Amino acid sequence: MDNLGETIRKLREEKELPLRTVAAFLDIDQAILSKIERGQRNANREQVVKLAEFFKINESDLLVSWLSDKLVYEVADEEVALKALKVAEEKVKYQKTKKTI
Amino acid sequence: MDNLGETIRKLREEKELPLRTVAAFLDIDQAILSKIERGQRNANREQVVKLAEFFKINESDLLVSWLSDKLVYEVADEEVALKALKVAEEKVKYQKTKKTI
DNA sequence: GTAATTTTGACAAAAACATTCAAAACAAAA
DNA sequence: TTTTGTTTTGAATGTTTTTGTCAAAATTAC
Repeated sequence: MDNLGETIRKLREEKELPLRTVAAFLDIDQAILSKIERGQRNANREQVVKLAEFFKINESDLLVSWLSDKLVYEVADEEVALKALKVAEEKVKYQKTKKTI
Repeated sequence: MDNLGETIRKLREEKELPLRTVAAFLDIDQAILSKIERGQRNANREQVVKLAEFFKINESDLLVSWLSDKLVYEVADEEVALKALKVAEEKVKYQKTKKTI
């Protein structure tokens, strides 16, 4: 149930790497990575993919972590948050049944 | 399972009102309302509230419709869409247990 | 103490988004 | 088909949000 920031901070600290190293791999300023780890900034999709690559962890899992963070942020402060998430689920499921390749 | 645009278009057409009338109530250009109804633009929260007032329908229901539209848009094209929605639900539930007033 | 790392915030640049407006497209009616 | 009213479109503009950079301050490690 961790969010993306906590997850990658743990991974980075396990390996005792400075922000600098990971930030260089992502090709971003370390200040941004610091903010991402602390939840003050959102990573973008490309960065999430690179992070999974860097730490050699499952990309889909990290994407779920990232996407769900964004969703939580989107419904924050709304009374109907849970209801909206459930309806969104139904809509997505419904779309899937209609999808053609 | 309708989205916001379809819902308000139906309501407007039932009453046989021109875009102009509803747009005036919302204090927006009718072009914007046209786009909202067709899903080309997102309404903002304030507009949704006013729409519920205008059509005398349940505000929460319309907010759910609106919010879930935004969520669906956010996860569109993601393989992990459903999974992310479910995880987001868990996160929101968890937050609720922690919340103090 | 020094050195390395992390955090912060001001600022700038870029991207995304919303709005306005007028013309075009459409529909209904005479 | 002309007139009238309505809706849609897209270009131009304005605004907000996001994104990145940088340097100084704070923190941590040695």
